[in-house]
Amino acid sequence: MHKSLVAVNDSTVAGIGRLARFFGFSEVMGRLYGTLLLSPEPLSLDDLTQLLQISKGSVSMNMRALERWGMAKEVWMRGERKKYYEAEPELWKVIRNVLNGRERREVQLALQVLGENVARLRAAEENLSDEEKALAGFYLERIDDLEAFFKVAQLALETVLGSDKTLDFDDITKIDIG
Amino acid sequence: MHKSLVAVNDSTVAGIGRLARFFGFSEVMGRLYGTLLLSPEPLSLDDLTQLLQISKGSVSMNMRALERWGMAKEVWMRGERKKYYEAEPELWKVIRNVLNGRERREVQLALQVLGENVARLRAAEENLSDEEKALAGFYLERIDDLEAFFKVAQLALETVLGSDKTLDFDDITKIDIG
DNA sequence: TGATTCATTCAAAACGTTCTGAATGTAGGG
DNA sequence: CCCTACATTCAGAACGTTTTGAATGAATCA
Repeated sequence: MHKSLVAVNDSTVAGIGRLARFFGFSEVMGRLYGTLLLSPEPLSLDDLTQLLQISKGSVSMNMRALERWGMAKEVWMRGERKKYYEAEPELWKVIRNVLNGRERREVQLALQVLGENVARLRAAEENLSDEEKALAGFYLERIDDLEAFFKVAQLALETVLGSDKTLDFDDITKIDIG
Repeated sequence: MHKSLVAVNDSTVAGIGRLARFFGFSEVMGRLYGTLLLSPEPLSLDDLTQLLQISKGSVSMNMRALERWGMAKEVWMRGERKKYYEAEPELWKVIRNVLNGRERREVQLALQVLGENVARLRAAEENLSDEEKALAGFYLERIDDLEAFFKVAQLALETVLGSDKTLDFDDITKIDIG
């Protein structure tokens, strides 16, 4: 294999590993995904163990995580008993899965907590001293701000997730701010 | 202090701590920010040490991190020798700082790595065997996909960062996908 | 069925990250 | 100039997370 092809592979796989970490996944997951993405053929667990020089156990567990996120899928190779995987190459699908499974839950949880606290404050209102009422009012202001923010985030998420199409350059430039 | 006010404070601070962790910061940073956000008065390092029951050292270091991210700022209290902090309450400012300082760098780095690898492939092209040429072509396809994705991300970031206004509901609904 | 090949699991180890608290640094007041 | 009140630093401890590798499980083949 030519030196430069190896270098490109290494560098790209490392870069994707870094991105995975940045996005809150483990670096190994990213490297596995990157390795699969740059392989014209599906790879077995053993292939990955050997290519990335990590243990069998780690490959097995991280590949299952990748599968759960829809970032890789198993491929049946006829005549083979090994499991083979290939990367999901459509990045927008991957992003959509992540947004849908993780960011969405987090935003919903945040809104739920904030809503509960607003309810608690309203329920307690009449039993508060004047000083406490002032503080409760202050809390409400701040919590309202947080809620407003997360509702925008929720709407943005749902806008992206609601479309079954791919975002492209033209779409983004149509975002109209103020 | 009324029980429910304490409960609301605890719950909100914990929720913001969780979000901080989700966004790639330490949980303590989030709790400090949340505590300041729910305080009508600026708080000293000692106040925070006592309220969150964590060490002086941790408060000092995490508050400086919050300052660097523009999430809190020092407030001079006349007649006081202590340092007092207050939270930056404008969430869009906070988001903008984070997007500008962290996500932006990460996207740029990704694009740089990808660009370098495209260049390496083009430079090596003539020295490759037929089989290697095929693989190089495959790499180029995949790297192009990644580049396209990150260029969209970059544009989206710059669209949000370019505006000095606050995003609101109406703006988001104007996002036109496909 | 037994031998073989491969995948999965999980306890222990390795590792990285964050916290603590004592030591150190710094500035104001007397 | 020293004392006091505070902030900062940093080595070591504590903690959580990820990896390893041996044991186990499952499936195929002869």
